[in-house]
Amino acid sequence: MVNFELYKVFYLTAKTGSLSKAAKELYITQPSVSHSIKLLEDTLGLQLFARTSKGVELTKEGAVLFSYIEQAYNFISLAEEKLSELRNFSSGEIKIGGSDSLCKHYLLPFLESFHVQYPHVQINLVHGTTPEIVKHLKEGKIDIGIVRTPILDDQLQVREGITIQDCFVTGPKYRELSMGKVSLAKLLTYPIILFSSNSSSRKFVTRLFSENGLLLEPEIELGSVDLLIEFAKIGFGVSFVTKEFVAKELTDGSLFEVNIDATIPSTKIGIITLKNMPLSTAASAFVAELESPGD
Amino acid sequence: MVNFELYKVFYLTAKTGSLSKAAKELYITQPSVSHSIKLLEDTLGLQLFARTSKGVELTKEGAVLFSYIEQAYNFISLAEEKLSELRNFSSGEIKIGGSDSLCKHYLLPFLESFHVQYPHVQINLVHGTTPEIVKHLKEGKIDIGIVRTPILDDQLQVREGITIQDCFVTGPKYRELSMGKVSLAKLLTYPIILFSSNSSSRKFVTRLFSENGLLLEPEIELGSVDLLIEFAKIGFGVSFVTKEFVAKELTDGSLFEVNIDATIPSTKIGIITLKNMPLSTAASAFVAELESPGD
DNA sequence: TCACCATATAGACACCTTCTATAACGAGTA
DNA sequence: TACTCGTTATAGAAGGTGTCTATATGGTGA
Repeated sequence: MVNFELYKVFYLTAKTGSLSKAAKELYITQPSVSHSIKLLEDTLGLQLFARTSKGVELTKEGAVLFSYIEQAYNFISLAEEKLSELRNFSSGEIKIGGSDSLCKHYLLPFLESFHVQYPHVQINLVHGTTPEIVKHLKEGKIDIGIVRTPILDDQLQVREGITIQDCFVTGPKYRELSMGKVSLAKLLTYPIILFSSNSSSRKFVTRLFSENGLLLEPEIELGSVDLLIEFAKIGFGVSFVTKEFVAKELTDGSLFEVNIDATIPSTKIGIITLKNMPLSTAASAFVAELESPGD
Repeated sequence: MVNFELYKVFYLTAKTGSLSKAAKELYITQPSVSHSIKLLEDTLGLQLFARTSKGVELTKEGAVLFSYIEQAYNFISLAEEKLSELRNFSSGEIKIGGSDSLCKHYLLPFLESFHVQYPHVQINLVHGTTPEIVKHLKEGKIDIGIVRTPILDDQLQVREGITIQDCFVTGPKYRELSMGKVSLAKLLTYPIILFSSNSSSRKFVTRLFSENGLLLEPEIELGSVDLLIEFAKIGFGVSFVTKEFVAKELTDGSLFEVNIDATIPSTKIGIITLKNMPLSTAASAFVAELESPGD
């Protein structure tokens, strides 16, 4: 198979109809082009150009070759254009998987600012449980996953995002819970509103109680963090939510943090990617945003 | 613009999913492929492959590039196949222009044997007067012209074919003309059958008579050499034809050569092509046939 | 006939491709 | 755990090839 580089010289020579002009376009000298064309002709065993005093002209065979090479050249040009787009984020796509509430409360601001900065990068967001996110990641369905740490999987690369702290909150109705320390047992005498049972935060809080010999049975079970917050606000009981995501409500007095007599360990947000699969430029730019402090 | 040769390496690497396998296909070593891919990645500023312990896998950007390069590669493969066909005459086309009767009486046997030898080479035959043939040639409408020499045109390359000799012939009815020398004046007392007035042979014969102070006026004027021969055979008079093309008739006694007392110069068949435009392989093979003696 | 614009050729040199040898790494297996 | 096998990566050397400069050659048009 012929050296492809010769076809580039051939294309430009045919296109410009002149060895000298092709040489200019290629930033090389005319003898060099002459040599390349000769080499190509010798290799193919066909004369491709008729040399005239005004330049060169394709022979029959040359014209046949050109009709194919022109297509090939165009595809390569397109490819390079496309890649250049990908490099400057004037095109591209990022698929992100966010578990649980992280999508809305953590990811959204980043997505918005990223989208403003690179409007041509398409963002594709899926959500699901942590195991689902990991599965999607391994299947190549998403580029980045946003989950709670800790997450142990040696196929994954885990970058740490901000620290978050879960806590119990309640609305003005049960405001007394925010006054002094409240034992877990005491808490159980209030109606508890929890996230659906397969979530990791639900599992955590259930274990917290059982480790103290208590059985946690929620009054109400909800499928969305937003609802969890809303229900707590209007007095349905006590919710278990991420403190950072209810910062506003805690400030404006629509929610109060319950001061329990146990320590709820803080956790970090994990930005997970596949260890052996390099990120696309767009995706790695996004990850950089997530990692950069101060955003 | 990136060195096209790198795309060949890229294509095979992506296709085989392995640097080592690509190296085998390219008949080079694995480090060389590794180096090329690295170079391509550096040049493009993008990582194209994820290296695994089992080989390599395209990244997102690599996959984008591949979708284009694959097309380009296919076109180049097709081009090389096509050229290879042209080289072995398993495809191709020759356009030939033959003037006057040369088409049928001279060219046909060559065409037939060439077609048997290279059945996939398409042959395109047009006929016309010598100036028309020359015009077609210069316009690139035909590759080869077959005319009578002499032909003077410095854009043309003229190869000489067989020698032909024109002569007057007549049928059994005027058989007496073949007995002794016949003067041109005497010949004029017989009905003369000539080719249409714009033909070169007609011009020649008219001049032959006028140089001897005689005015040649044909009894019958015909547009085809075949008819010229037929009319002479059945006794309409005397025709002026190429001796080589009535060899059979002269042998079997259906025609007789008139023995005039003037010398009709012999001429050669000219195979004309454009000086500055190389012949296609098929065309030059055909010309070689025409030139080779003994066919 | 001359100047100008093409392409072709020759010879030299530098760079780049390729090589060999070896390292590093991961996966599978005993 | 250690060993092997397969993969890719790296380093350094050498040869080849692409490119250059200088010049020849040849056709075209003034």
